[in-house]
Amino acid sequence: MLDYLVVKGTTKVKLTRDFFARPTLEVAPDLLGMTFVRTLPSGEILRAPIVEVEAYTQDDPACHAFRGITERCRVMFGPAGFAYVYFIYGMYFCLNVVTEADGVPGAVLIRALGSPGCEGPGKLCREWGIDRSHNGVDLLDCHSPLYLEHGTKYGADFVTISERIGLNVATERPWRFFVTENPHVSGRKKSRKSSAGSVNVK
DNA sequence: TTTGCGATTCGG
DNA sequence: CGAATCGCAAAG
Repeated sequence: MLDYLVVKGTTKVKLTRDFFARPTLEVAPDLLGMTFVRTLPSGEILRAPIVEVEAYTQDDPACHAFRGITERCRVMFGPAGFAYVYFIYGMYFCLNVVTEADGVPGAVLIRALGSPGCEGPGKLCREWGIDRSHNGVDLLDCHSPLYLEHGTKYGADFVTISERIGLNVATERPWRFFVTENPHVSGRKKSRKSSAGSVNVK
């Protein structure tokens, strides 16, 4: 059950399993503004808001799960709210949040956090020590090394939509969402304003 | 078993 | 624009 409290155009959101077990394209923009919490092995705790994401779905040629379940993308087929971490280009890790109902693959790539050095999916994992060992961790368990905490959702007026970055297929899908004018957003900012309705769930 | 390439980043 | 760098998954 979603738990919303509307305050001045933004929305305070409590994160539950059901929040993530929705269509990926609804979850993706809703994640902007949610707080990402990283507990390091030393015990130090890092926190920052999510400011840029991309959606990947079952019928999407760019999605790792497009051709069915494999060892790598297995967690995408499991319950929502878990971390899908993969290794890419021989040197970077990327962090995703699993979405959709159990059995249906889908994920949201976390591309940037509102914190120095976390601008870009590879950089944020490097900066905050996220790697293969975090694949499959429960992001709703506050004792996990990776945790998603409540935050303040941005309204459509504060969200910009663009095509996804770095793909060679399905490049035309406008499935990248970021906080408009946020200095921590990665890559080029070529985009168009979001149209109200598709971003706000309520 | 082999091979081509990728949801990236950085430097020239 | 190309190099770095290696695991995944499709092809053989």
